[in-house]
Amino acid sequence: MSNLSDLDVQQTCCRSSLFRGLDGVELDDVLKAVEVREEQSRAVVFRQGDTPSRLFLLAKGFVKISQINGDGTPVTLRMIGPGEILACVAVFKQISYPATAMTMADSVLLTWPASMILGLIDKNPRLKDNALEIVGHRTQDLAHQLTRMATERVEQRIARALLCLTAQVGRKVPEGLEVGVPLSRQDIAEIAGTDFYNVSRQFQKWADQGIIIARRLHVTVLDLSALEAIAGKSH
Amino acid sequence: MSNLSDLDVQQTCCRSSLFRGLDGVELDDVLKAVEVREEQSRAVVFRQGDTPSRLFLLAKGFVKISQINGDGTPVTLRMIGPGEILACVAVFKQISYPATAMTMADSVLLTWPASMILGLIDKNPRLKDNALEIVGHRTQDLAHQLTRMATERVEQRIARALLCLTAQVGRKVPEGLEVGVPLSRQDIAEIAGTDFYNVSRQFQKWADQGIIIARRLHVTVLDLSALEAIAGKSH
DNA sequence: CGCAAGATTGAAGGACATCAAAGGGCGTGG
DNA sequence: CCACGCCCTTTGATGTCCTTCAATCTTGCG
Repeated sequence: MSNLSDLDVQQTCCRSSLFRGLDGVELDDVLKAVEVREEQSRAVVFRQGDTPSRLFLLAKGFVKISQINGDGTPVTLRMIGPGEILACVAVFKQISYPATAMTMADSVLLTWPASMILGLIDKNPRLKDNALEIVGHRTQDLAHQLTRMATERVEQRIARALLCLTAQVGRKVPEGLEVGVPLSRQDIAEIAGTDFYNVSRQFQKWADQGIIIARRLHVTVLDLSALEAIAGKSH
Repeated sequence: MSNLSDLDVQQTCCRSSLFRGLDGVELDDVLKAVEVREEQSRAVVFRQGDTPSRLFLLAKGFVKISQINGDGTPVTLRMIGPGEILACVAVFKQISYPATAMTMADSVLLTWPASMILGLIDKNPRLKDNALEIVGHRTQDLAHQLTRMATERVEQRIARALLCLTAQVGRKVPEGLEVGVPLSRQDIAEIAGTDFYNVSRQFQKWADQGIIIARRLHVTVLDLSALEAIAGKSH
């Protein structure tokens, strides 16, 4: 994997929602303490139940945050793209990670000790504002997801998952918009809150209608507006 | 409705998760600006989509926070008991209320202008810590709810709703533990993410088994551990 | 070429939503 | 005080959505 230059690291930090707006000196503190981790695809970043020893900022790649309930059924709470923070609530509140984070592509993570972040936040009001902003946004988002999970049918939820994925890691190809990270039907199912049988069948149906092209570990969306109509429709 | 004494108001504020830990002078500012509102049961406190002009702290009663999706299907995100804050994310982030709040019992609400709260938070790091704590807790909670909604069956979700309600507003009666606020089958259904037919049928089944007593707008739990077993069981 | 992981497809059954109809409880007005 | 009407609730019937199991197929890789 290609290493990130110091400049890349600096830019990623000062553009991130957490460190945004820090002045030069403060940012230097952050940069001095950073550790850069490179991970291959499908590597565990942290595990549900672990004590949060570190905060992460994804510089490059793609990460899945998923929770396992009592049954052992995994649910993906969120997919994380470059520039986003991982584990913020656990670190801020000093509770064990409520979910497991796994890279879905070769990734580069910037990471800091939790204690160091807590120290910084404590004396820096700007950081505290940013933290509140991030967590507030997460809360809103989860509330929407909950409402959708409670009221929408599987077809709509799968459509939404696809729309979200193309928005996050969509890559323009001649035929349309491809999800730029290899994801199995199972991966999609965990995002949509169903099983891979349903995803497979739904993909087949949409493929027949010319809405998508479904291949092993890959999907390309041909007709975005059709998907949006399905995701938005009442019944 | 019985008015709250000044002492009650003061105690409610300084015990609340938001104003906790403020010193006397700071708390005075808060108390000077407070407005006390008394609402009958089933009154709308704020409506989804409104701009967040005020922050609320429930002093007495019970409030339902529910979201309406595109279909018009309502989902209850949360039930709020005395001492808890309403609308915190909307006020902190200055976005329109993402849900509607309605009293489920005669209630007393303490309320402040959003602008005043924002000003206070801005100059008081303690308040900012508390705000972050509150929102972080909400995020965690919503993540759990989402996982459960995605993986659990209706029976388990109804059991959980009952357990949650008895924990929040349970009242000891000779037969067992009664939900101390009148709630229709429809209200319970919105919490559990289903319809009132399912709730009615499930209640009937549990009543036959001697686990609960179901009456019009009222439920009494006779066998708490049976309900817990149902809520926790894998299949 | 053969294996393993991913993906498809059919069949069967259960869980759940939906519709229809009718049965109580409670307050209001006569 | 009784009757009426409204809302909450129950209950059955029906059909659909979805899960689950089993078997087979495909794809990529060693």
